[in-house]
Amino acid sequence: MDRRSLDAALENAVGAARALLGCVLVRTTHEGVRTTRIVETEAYPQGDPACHAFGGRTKRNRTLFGPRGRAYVYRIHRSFCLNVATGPDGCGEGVLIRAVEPVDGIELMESARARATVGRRMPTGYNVANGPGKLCQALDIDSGFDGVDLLTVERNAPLRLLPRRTAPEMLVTPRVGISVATEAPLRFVVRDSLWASR
DNA sequence: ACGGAGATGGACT
DNA sequence: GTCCATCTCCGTT
Repeated sequence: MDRRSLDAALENAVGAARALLGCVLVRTTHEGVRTTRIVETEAYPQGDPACHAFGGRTKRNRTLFGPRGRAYVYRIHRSFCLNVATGPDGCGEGVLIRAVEPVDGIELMESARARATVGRRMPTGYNVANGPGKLCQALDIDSGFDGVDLLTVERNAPLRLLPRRTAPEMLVTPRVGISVATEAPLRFVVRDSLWASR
């Protein structure tokens, strides 16, 4: 997969959720580079009552209606969640990134998580980024990233999405943590990954 | 100006 | 399994 076919894969949310498994998410700061591989996603397609865009355009969900490939970041309780906007401009859909596997810079992820969880148990090992809020902690992603173009060609961009080399085997299940459309098989997990949520 | 709800995570029984 | 921390946005007054 090249950059162009990754962009094309974001044409619709369900295809994008499948195509994003195995793709690479890179976070660059002054501390260094954190490289991860996406192992769990959820699709929130247009017209889905569980999608944030379902009720129409608002200030919070506006990036879902923007061009595909932008980060849609929102807050839930104490956590942030990272989504990739998909579909044609104005469409209002996206893919939630639910878990990533560390490839490089895991020590930076662990210290970021320790920083974000002061007074609580030190998160380690497979728990470092196995949830949507955890991955945002591990990669220091907050609402400041809402709207940024993840497909940028800038090599030093703070947050970048890169195409995968090969398609991993995947598992399909219902989505987690929602109260409507709970049965729809729209969660995608890299089969046998130890880094996915449970 | 107000109240409720939330695509979560961690601690605890 | 249950509880709840903590905050932004949104729909309603």
